[in-house]
Amino acid sequence: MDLSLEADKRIRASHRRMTPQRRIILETLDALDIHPTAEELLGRVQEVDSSIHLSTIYRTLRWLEAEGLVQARIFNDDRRAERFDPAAPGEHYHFVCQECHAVIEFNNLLVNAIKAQFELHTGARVDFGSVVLYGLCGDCRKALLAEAG
Amino acid sequence: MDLSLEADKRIRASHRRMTPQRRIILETLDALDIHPTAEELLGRVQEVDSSIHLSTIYRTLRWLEAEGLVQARIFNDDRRAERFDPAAPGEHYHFVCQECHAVIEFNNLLVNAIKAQFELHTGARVDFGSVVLYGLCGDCRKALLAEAG
DNA sequence: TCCTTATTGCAAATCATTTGCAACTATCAT
DNA sequence: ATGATAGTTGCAAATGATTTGCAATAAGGA
Ligand SMILES: [Mn+2]
Ligand SMILES: [Mn+2]
Ligand SMILES: [Zn+2]
Ligand SMILES: [Zn+2]
Repeated sequence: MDLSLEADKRIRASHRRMTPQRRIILETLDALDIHPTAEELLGRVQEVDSSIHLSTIYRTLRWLEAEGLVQARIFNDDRRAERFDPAAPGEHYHFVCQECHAVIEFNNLLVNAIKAQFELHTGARVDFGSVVLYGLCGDCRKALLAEAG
Repeated sequence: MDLSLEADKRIRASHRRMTPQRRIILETLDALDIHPTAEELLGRVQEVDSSIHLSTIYRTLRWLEAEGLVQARIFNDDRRAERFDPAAPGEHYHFVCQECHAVIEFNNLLVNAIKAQFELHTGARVDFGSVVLYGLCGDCRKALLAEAG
């Protein structure tokens, strides 16, 4: 309901067109709480309209990315594919469970300190940072302990 | 000279074979200070023996990765290709200049605090972390200031 | 020196994403 | 409403990155 609305606004502002395909893709993205690959998103979208093609998914995602409404990221998980993050505005960080592949978002102000220290030490300007932690999520950790421990 | 030696040791320990191709690839990796893609590494390797094939590069890199002697990472730079980091043992972090695409390594103990805080808040177990900062390196920043401002 | 079997080069396959194009359709001006 | 204009779609083929099957080759131990 949020990304959908903002995208709608920007489509109207430029001379683009709101098509049924785009509407379905946007609404599907809104309803998702995960970070889907293009193919995963296609699967969800095709539950509503099975004629929508993968290339339309990509074209819509790339436009949203250019608008700053989603971010594409690649995690070091099993897939080598890009995952699309609809919660774009506002930097946040990720934990990836290497067992169940769940992605958990988090925030931590210490990242700002890391950026500042790097800038001081090197004279560089840091525009944004990516932090990804890998390990076992709470659930998988419990499951492992219960089973083998 | 370092990775070469360690790899040599492990080859001898298992029942693998030290071939001239592998020796050249290992020595080239040792001499590099950058984080090459497979193709970039191939270029350097072919300066010594132009008959060495890309698939041999990949096979050697994947073996080194399995041995924990290099790490494969994907940065959000212009290429979508994996970059291979020979400085594997010991976690360290990266800055990527979005102008000249230079990669600068750094370390910061605050990352440990971030990991610890995440573990406390979620009950997860964090095994390792990836931190990549993006921006303008010191040189590119100076160049930009001198030119436009 | 000979055998065994790991390794190589090459071509073809696979995976993820992009692009060209003809058919289609949203939007706007009659 | 109707038609013209130009953005958009589905599909197939192209591209870029990496992997795999296979026959020929060559390490390294007997
Ligand atoms: Mn996210
Ligand atoms: Mn590194
Ligand atoms: Zn898990
Ligand atoms: Zn730079």
